[in-house]
Amino acid sequence: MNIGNVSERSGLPVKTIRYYEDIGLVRSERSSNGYRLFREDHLHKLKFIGRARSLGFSLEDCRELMALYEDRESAAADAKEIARHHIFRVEQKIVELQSMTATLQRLVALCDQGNRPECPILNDLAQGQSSSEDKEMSLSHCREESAVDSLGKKA
Amino acid sequence: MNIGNVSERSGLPVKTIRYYEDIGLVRSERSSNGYRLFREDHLHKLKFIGRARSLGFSLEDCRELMALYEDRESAAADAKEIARHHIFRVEQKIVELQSMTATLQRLVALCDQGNRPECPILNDLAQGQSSSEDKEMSLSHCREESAVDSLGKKA
DNA sequence: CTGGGGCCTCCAGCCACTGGAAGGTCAAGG
DNA sequence: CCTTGACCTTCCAGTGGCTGGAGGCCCCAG
Repeated sequence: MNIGNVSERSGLPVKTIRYYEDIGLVRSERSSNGYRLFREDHLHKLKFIGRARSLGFSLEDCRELMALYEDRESAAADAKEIARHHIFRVEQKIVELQSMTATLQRLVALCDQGNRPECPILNDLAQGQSSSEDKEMSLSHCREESAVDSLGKKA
Repeated sequence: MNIGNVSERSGLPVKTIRYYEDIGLVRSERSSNGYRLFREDHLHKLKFIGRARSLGFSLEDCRELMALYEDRESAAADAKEIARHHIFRVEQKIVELQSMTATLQRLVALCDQGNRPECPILNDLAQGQSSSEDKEMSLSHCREESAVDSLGKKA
């Protein structure tokens, strides 16, 4: 199988596959003309990675998960640990994003009420407190470190 | 005000402020010794950016929002447009992440039931269908293009 | 006058790709 | 046999939003 074929069958872009080989995530043979040559198990691995990536695992996670999959020695516990850790990060991220939309929705709603001379969105960004009545809901809740970002692919 | 002071008062790291100046997002004077010199309005702008970033706006968004804030000419409508667009992206991202955790939770739960010889997580990644009973819940729902990523800071 | 902190610039790296240039290879059609 | 065009190769550079570090000024207290 040439790379284009593998790309089609795995759903991963050609460039991405080459990149994965570059960083040692997958290997491939070469045919006499210098073209990469893939077999079914390479394709299998790439699909594995693709699925893990679509669940938001990092490439480093993918490396570990693949190693576990190869090993099959008490792999389940380790895989579960990785997955659990990952779930934690994803859920933190969700909470963070939900807090963002909540604030944003509120600001846009204020904007929709119109009839004010000033834009509540810009005011909030400028003052750190909205032109709304409840001053408690300033944006300060967002200022903490989040340490959770760039989940999912195409980041 | 020197950069360290501004950093403390704005909550943004020193390096980040220098970076923002680098890309032309903020300006600053220089004192005779070459140190950056900030005034209140610079601080104000940096806080503005910090808040916008904490709501997940990109630096390009920040640039536009700041321009609107400076202009004050029919700014509200434009700001609302930017915010609305941003909300859309954030909400898409949330749905995506929720779908991820749903799948992950399911896999970890399967793993917890134990007594199987094989790890359901690794099996799912390998086969693209879980060792669960309902084959409908494969991961294929995640495979679509998402075009929404890298929201939030510290990406 | 020495030490330590703050400030400066510049370069490199992070993640996970992605685009593009410049060129080799292969199969079909004229 | 030659061309065309699809496919493949490598390498380099850029994305966003920082962050770390090296090497070197500046300034003030002791």
